[in-house]
Amino acid sequence: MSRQGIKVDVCMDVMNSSSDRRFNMTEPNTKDKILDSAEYLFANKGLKDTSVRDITSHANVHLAAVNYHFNTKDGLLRALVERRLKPLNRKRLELLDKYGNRFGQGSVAVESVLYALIAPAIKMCFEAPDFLKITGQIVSHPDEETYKIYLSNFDKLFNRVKDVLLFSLPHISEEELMWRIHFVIGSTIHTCTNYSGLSVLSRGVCEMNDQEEILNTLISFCTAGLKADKYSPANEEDEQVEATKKNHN
Amino acid sequence: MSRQGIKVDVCMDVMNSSSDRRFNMTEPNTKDKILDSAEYLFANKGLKDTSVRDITSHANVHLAAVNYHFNTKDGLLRALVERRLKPLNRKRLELLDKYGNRFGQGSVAVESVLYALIAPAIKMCFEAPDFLKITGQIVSHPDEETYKIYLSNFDKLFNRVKDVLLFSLPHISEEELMWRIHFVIGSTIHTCTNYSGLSVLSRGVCEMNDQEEILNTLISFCTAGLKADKYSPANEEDEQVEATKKNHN
DNA sequence: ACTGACTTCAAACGAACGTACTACTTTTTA
DNA sequence: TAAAAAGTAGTACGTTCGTTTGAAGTCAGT
Repeated sequence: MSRQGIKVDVCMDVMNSSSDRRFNMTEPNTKDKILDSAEYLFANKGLKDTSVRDITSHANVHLAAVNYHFNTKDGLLRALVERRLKPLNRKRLELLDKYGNRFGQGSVAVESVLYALIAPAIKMCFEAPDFLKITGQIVSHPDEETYKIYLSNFDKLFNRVKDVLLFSLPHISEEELMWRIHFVIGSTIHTCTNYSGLSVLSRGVCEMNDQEEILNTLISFCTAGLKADKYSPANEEDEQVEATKKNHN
Repeated sequence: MSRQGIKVDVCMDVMNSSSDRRFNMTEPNTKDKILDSAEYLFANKGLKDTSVRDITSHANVHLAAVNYHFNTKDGLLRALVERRLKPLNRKRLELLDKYGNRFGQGSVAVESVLYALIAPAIKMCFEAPDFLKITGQIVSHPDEETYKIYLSNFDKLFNRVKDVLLFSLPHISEEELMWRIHFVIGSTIHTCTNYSGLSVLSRGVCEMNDQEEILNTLISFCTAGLKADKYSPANEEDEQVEATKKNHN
């Protein structure tokens, strides 16, 4: 039963799921089986609602294996996150470097920057949706230590995006721009993690099944938002009334 | 089981916090003390990381009081959410009714619709920030039952917003529009629940301290996004994006 | 002052949890 | 091939969890 395989320390590729195991005669090792099961269960049952016993029995490994390979349950989560987040953000930076101007020789199209930021995430929606659900949980969880895993992996990317966009959108202040990038991130995370909620609200009209279409929709939305002129009414109530009066256009 | 019929069934006002207890000589009752403490701890420690014992000792009430008043810990969460979410979404619908056209006599300014949707949420950021942190946890948590609390309170609002905007933005298809509303919600939730993350990423430049300013920034971003022309890279003159897509492997 | 509904209290239950420890087996190394 | 390292198995410890139970306390209406 427990066949030993040759130990492969290389990070599993995104596509290395059970479905194509037939092309690879070697059984995945215990560590990867734990990571896969944990990713699935963390995403679909919740970080705290998944016990180490849930994971090991789903992975068909021994209970003690988690502590042997990852020391603690938290260590498992950290390993699990970094396995996906590092390549994801590396890819984003790679795309940014390809089209972003390091040396100030002309600005970059906002669409290109957003493509670099969003496309790898949307792609992951289809290839590792479970991981993004976990990301959603981490981002909205108040636990400092868990959140730092995310922040430390995101800080560099955020600042690169900001710097490139500052150049492309010179009429927007740095503070304003960072808020807008924050909105972009919010839209992206929400899209990647809560599309099932939208499916319910839209009565099945909006489904996450056309990667390119959703990507284009999101990019066009965010591009316009980033480029927008600042809306600043003198008085909100008046503005509402005024806006309502201008109905027939 | 134990019926506790009487009691003050009226929802607490947003401002009924411990800070103004000196104006009200009567000590808050056990039920409200539990709700207040639970809101604080759920938000800042996490739903699953907060035990019933944490709550009751923080509230200075007896352990068994939670089960007496709310039956279960889940019942407490449900009561806690509805206490805030019902008034919030009622306010949003109220604003929509004020500016939205029920009878199809002309379209409504997109800004007005977004104001109705976003302003009450941003306001709550300042008046009950803890509750919004809990909302963030619920929305990203895979537990069906918990999520339904949120969805059932949101469904009506979502469809009202959609119907009004469909009229104001006739060039956008219903499906496309619902996706865009989804993005708006994502930006709003992320803004209301993860501003501390932005504070870190921006090195303290972006702080949640000017309610009106943030509201305007978010509305202008989302308005432009909703109105945007659809971005389709095929007939776009910008070859950067097209090139980016092709290099993606 | 008595009643009866409502609320609080003290103590405990059983289940589930993360982790630790030791013994055993397999693989790698020299 | 024998020692060392790496990995697996079995088991149990100590804690903490949500919930229950039954008695005691509170207080308005009669």
